[in-house]
Amino acid sequence: MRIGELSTRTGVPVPTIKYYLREGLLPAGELTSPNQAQYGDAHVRRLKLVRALLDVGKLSIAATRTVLDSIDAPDNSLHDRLGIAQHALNPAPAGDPDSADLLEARERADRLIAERGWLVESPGPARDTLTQVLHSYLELGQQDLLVVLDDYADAVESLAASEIATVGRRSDPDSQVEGVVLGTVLGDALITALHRLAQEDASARAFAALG
Amino acid sequence: MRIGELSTRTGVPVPTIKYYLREGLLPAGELTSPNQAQYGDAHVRRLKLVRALLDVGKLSIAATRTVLDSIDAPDNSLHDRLGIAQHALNPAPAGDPDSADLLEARERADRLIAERGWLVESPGPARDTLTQVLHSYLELGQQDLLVVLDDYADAVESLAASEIATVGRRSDPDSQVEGVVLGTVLGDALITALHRLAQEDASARAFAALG
DNA sequence: GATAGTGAACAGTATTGCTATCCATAAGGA
DNA sequence: TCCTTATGGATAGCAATACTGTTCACTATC
Repeated sequence: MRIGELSTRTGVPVPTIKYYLREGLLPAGELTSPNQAQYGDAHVRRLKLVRALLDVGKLSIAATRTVLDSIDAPDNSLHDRLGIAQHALNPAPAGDPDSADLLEARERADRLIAERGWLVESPGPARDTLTQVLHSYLELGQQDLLVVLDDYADAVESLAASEIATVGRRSDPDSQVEGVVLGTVLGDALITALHRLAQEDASARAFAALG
Repeated sequence: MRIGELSTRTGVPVPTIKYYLREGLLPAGELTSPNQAQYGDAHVRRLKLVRALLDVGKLSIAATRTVLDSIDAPDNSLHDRLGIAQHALNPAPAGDPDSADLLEARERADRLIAERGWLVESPGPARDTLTQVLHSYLELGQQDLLVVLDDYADAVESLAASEIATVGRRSDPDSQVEGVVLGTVLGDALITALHRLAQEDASARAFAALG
């Protein structure tokens, strides 16, 4: 198939596909002559994946490229490839000089990780992000909302275990990496959407006059 | 205090504060002369809130303004104000013409909401986002990952209930709205961070060679 | 009285994610 | 065979976002 059909099959405009090709998000088609190339089903699938990461996962072009590269890297272990993807997803926060609140936030984060026995890169992007979020709660005087922290942790722990178990059941290793990465990126979007719905419901029950 | 002190107390550069003032994210200080204004602790707090929504919550300036306006709106109910905030957080997705996958995604979303008995705006932003995310799963052939959907829903349902209960314990209604909104925005960031950590841990246990 | 800070208005900038234009060539129908 | 349209490749342009810098008349403070 040529680029026009690739465009109609995915709904992505031709100039945009060309842009993704330039940016290395999509592999080039097979050139049959200097200005003709063939694309296949793999390109259709890849393009849908790119759009999902960009639109649903809200990744930048650069982050998308890194994530895709980590999926494609053939020589690393599954866990290493997930690590590469995670670094692309959590750009290191700026971070002011250390305030008292920041130190307390970091301590809380470390304590949580230690109590759970989570095997994570200890000064890593995920921990830093958690620290930053906790710092915001403290700085804004929302400590009371942190009573649910352990419930949050319980929930995501079992969810992650289910996700990884599901993916582990797949036979193809490449499909496994893709599953783990999509579990992270789309999983976040899914949890966020459900969280909003559940909050709307809880708020309706608590605060709204119900007919 | 003058703008310079507001800047040093919050770490936000003076030109940026001026920009936020222009954008209506921060109320003007009290003018004591044509080119002198006084700011108070309320401004410090508000500025920290703005930065938290922008940096941690990753909101745009426009979304931040809408969210802040909904917090400030004095005449609406708590639930209405949360609704305004939710609309600002979930910009309506573009949405292609309806494909088979899209219809199935919408059906799944509606079924989930119905089974849970969630009281939500039925064609609302949260449901649309959920539909879009489910659509991505289906389109990318990741249906097997949706086995955890009900677990996700269980988790967020109890989390949202805890959050709303916590906030309901507060005496000041303004603080309640702020709590609900921050529970949504910061809560999303918190869950995302924890989800990444838990996935890293689960991946390490399943895939990595452990010393 | 010198120096630095201030509010207000406005212009400029860096980045991001596309779009548009151009070109020589190729495909596919009349 | 001619003619319209599509293609790959390259480069330029554009709209939106979130600042940043510049100028101005003035004010606070040392």
